[in-house]
Amino acid sequence: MGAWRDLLAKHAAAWSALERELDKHDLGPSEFEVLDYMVERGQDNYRVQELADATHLSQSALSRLIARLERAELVCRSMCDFDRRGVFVRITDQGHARLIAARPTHRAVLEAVFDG
Amino acid sequence: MGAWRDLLAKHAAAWSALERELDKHDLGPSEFEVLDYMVERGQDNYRVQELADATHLSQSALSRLIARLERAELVCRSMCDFDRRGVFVRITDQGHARLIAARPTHRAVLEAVFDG
DNA sequence: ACGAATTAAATGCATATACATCTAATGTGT
DNA sequence: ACACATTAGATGTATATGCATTTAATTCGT
Repeated sequence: MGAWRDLLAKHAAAWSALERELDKHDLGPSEFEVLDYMVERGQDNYRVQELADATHLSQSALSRLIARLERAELVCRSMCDFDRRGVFVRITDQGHARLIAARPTHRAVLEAVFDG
Repeated sequence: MGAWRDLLAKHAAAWSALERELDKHDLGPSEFEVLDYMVERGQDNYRVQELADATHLSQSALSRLIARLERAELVCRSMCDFDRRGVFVRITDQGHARLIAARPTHRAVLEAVFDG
């Protein structure tokens, strides 16, 4: 139970610090998570629901998050060839570069929160 | 770093389960936290900023959260006698009863998430 | 093969939250 | 004592998110 309080405190501290610091890269924590997931897995394409699962966000939240990333040209959407209801989400070179640039910040924030 | 992922996963699971289950008591997780804090500390009155700190929420979020709780008659606000900028927040009997009723649910959710 | 059920993603809508600002009250320096 | 800075809390506004619904496409049962 104290564990839950501790988890809440650490989560709040880390999340808000990530918001503050990642803003320098024009990213929010959720946007970072999506891009990071894509780079880490290294696939060409991702389905929206897969990204929603990876980020613990709802399908609708991901739909809009991807729209934001697309507007910023960090990802692009294309039709899924084997199921035309779906879309493929692909990270762009800009998106990849943005993520790589932001990773040290992300890592530093987490180290600061968890060590300190 | 896997620790951070794990924390995010546990937080998301617990928080959404709390939203779902506490809804049966007409409470959100944040409302529960505020009431729980007040009952646990056992003081008569609380200042808004103190509650904001306790819940990792902003002052403005707390102002509105308290307004919701007041509308539901779970707390009441009164003037702070020694600093007329401030307000005193006090839990009502209804608020106390509501919290006590919700506590087993809260505890059960956390046990389910952290044991399972 | 066709209609019903299901599924993927987008969108309308409601809401919780943060930031900036506002108002009122308190504190401070000279 | 008076002007200025600071502080407490409320509120305008913007936004991210979730739920419910919508639309389009697929799957399934007969």
